[in-house]
Amino acid sequence: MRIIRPISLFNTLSRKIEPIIPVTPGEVKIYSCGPTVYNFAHIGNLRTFLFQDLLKRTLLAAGYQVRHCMNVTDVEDKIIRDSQGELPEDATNEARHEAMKALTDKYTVFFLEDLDAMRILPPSVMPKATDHIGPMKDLIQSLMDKGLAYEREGSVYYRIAGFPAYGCLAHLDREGMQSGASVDMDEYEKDQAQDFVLWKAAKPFEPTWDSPWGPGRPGWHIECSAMGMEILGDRVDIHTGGVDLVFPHHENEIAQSEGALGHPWVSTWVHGEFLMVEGEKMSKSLGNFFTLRDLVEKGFDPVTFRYAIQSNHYRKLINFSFEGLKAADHSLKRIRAFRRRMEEVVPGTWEETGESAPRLEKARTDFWAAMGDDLNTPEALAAIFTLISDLNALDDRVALTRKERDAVLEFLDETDSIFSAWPHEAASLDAEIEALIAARKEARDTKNWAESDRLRDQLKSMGIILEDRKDGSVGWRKA
RNA sequence: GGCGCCGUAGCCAAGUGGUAAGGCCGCGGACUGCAAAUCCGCUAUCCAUCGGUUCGAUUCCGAUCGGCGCCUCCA
Repeated sequence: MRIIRPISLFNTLSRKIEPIIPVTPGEVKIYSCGPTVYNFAHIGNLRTFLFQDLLKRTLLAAGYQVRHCMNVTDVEDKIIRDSQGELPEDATNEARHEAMKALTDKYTVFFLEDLDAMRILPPSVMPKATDHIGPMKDLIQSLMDKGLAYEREGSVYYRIAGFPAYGCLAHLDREGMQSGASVDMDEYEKDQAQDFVLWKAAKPFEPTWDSPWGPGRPGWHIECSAMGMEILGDRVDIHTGGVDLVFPHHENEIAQSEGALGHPWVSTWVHGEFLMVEGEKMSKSLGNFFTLRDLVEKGFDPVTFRYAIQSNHYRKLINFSFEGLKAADHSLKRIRAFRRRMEEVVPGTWEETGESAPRLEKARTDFWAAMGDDLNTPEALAAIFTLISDLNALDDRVALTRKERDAVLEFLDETDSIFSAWPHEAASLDAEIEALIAARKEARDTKNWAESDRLRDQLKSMGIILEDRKDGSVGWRKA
């Protein structure tokens, strides 16, 4: 029988940590707000996707099946702004759609490359908004039929007043919203300033779709409700996104979906915190952002970035720094070195001391208690590091047996299925390097230190670092 | 104005009503032909400040100071 470990998460709706109890036992349905593909994602954006991957991998490792839907927003104000500039004023609607698609296809590819580089598992389904305009129009129509939406001059708006629960996610009341700083007063045709747009009437020089309300395009919020319900159904277990989406995006999704369904749609809303730079929110307008490519240019592995992010709790603000990345790199090396030590072939056989098993069991228990408690990664990692210290010291005193090492490796694999940062590394080298290592060993055996050091330096310049061991054997690793 | 979050060693960071996990850096040591790498050991009488509750508070309550977020662009 498959073991399913309990996982609890902080639910923005209740502001409490609650156990995840999927509607379909054993299978968790997750909807994640994905990227708007008009530019490279910056590492602040990527933190959110890393958090979603952490959640998904934790559920998988805990024994659940996961059906994960992440949308790609490929029609939106900034996309239109950046894609239509080259077109003549009299361009056809078809040409405008093509220009928009060219831009979004390009950045979708870059986005997928980023996910891959950070070892983020691909979503089960990745719907593009422009492929689901039909269901969006249907949902809007259904809301109009229920009196929750109204048409004005070719646009359709959601009637907040008709949905009493509005504000439940962001914990805002109507009065709080009214004193908000930036209600768009240009939208004079709306019944209430807070009513939000479901369908935007066509404006000049924009790509449009036909609709019962005339040509136009969907509002931003409707795509997630429509695609989420179409792909995952009427009951979704977990919906994720960055904290900034709590209001208005997710609040509006609730109004749309639950307004149409007449019952709760999402059980648990989970939000990841921001990445800061020098104490300020990372954003394109401030110019204080980095892309994953920037980090790679500075010599950092995307997986190091992954680890740096995941070694902090997902609901805590992180102040990004290259010093922090370097520290992450060093602590990652410690885990990887331990893994190599456990993988080493140990000659001979001897009795087990029986001391490693209880430590390993404690580490596993502590690890899962931490992960199950709202993905407490700092504490989960502490369990791993404690095990590493304990077993290194134990192995120094009395060498662990093959069986003990294998049990430890199983735990490292289990935890790596979540963190994806300390995998087994295949020990294969090309013949030239093998020959250099052999030549250097021979020089060393004959105490030809000058030649030995020269070969060692040569290998180093080729990215291979040698490790001389106590028993006279020579190990290596990539720089 | 409304709704929230945060302040723990040089840096990052977890945590609990009963007396401070873990990582990085640093220092000392082991190993080594020398290195590198690795390993071992050490490193907060104290958890922003001031009060209160309590047998006991870093942990609960209140106030103060400081930092931050959201209140219809936003991961």
